[in-house]
Amino acid sequence: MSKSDFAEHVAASPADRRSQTLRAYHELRRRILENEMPAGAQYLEQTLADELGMSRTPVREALIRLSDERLVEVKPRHGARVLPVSVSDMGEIYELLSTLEAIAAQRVAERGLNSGQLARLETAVAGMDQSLDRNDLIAWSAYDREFHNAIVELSGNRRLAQVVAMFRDQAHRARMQTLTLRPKPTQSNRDHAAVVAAIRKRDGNTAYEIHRRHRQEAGRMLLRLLAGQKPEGL
Amino acid sequence: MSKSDFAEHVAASPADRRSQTLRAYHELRRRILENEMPAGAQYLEQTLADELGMSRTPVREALIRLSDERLVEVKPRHGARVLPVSVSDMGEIYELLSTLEAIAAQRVAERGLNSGQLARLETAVAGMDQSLDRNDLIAWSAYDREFHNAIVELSGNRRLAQVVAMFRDQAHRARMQTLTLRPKPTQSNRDHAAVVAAIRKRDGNTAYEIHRRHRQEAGRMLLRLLAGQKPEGL
DNA sequence: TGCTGCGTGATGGCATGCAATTACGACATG
DNA sequence: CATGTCGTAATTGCATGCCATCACGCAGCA
Repeated sequence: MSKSDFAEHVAASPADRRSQTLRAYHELRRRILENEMPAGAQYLEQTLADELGMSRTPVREALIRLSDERLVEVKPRHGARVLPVSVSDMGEIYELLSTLEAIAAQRVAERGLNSGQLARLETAVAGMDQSLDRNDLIAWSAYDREFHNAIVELSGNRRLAQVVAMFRDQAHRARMQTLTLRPKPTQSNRDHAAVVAAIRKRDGNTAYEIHRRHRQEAGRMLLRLLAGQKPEGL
Repeated sequence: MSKSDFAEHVAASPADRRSQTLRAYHELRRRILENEMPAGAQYLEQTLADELGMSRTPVREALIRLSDERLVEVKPRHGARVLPVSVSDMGEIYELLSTLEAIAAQRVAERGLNSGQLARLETAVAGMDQSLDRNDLIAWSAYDREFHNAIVELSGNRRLAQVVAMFRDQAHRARMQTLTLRPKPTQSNRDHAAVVAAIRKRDGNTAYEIHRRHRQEAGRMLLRLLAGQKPEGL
């Protein structure tokens, strides 16, 4: 039997074991987060299906999930619209992130980490320091993301990790927009190091306080920048 | 033009304007929360579709959302399984609820409420007092739910209200199971009144602290009861 | 007796089909 | 020229159909 009826549509990777629905979900999500599908843009179901080399059904199923995550909005006769993230949206998100991540940091500190887990945090911190020295803000933000992600994953509360990831993704595009506008994040690096130190000492309250203030500060900064540049609204 | 091709399947209410997908979502959700579909039970897509008087497509779409909310789990050849809520699940959920609702209470207090909004809270508190006098725990829990819901809705953070609602629903069945096992919630009523008092005084920190402790206490109680009775695990 | 491999029927993933809805433009009318 | 009405094509919601996959039972074997 010839197994050669792949090479159908260019986009599909050769041996993608996942379901079409999952491919659609992850691919659309990626395109949105990386601004390949910019905020405000609208796409018809059929168009997306053609582009992804599949039928409308899995696309629809993916869009349901993406709209539950507030990344898109489906308007019956106008296709799926990539949702912009307004200043007030960012306010809501950072209010939640600053609390949820602080809780995570507290729990991590109280539970304690083994050496491998601690190494994960310190690798991220070191990466941020080096990136900052090289003035590589893209790399810095990747390490920053990894650090914050590690904290919530190590908290051991799976639901916490999940909702934080959701909010972080919602905020992702706005953060990227302001990345080059903000001052060098030297204070961020100090904060991260201090959080790790508190975790080492198993000092939950300190970890909570520092991390919370850190996120609040980042949120305020972001809001100021967004309000200043007033990017494409709606 | 005759408009008379309704009266098709008995289950569908006469003039349900919503889409089939939404009907499926809300109806399945209701059945799960009210234990008409008990935890652990499994249902094939076709079975659910027949029962709801629609085809598999909208049922599938509803199941996607319900599984994102952790109410069901879809296992490819075994149908959709209603997820049980384990003791550790409740631990995760209450850890989040106690913080998120406390934040909401703080914000409500800091923003201040108009008289109509305050009345909403006080109605709920009064309802709880009366229900408790009558020993009507079902009514009490409905007012309790309304009180907690009002707090997060009045916070003005839509995302906060949404995730709290999700977690509250996840916990709902376990709470109902233990409702008759727990001691009279007189302390709960005191706490609620104290939170409202703090909100009146616009004392955000007190509102935060009382509400947080209140939820933590409720969580600990629930966990103790669940561990004690060890309901259907898995 | 227990284990393994195979056949078969059930099931779900997804493509396709169909009909109802509605956006949009053309045309008419004031 | 502005405004309202109608017709049409586009789009979606949902049903249906098909095929690959997998669970399960049975038989054959150690």
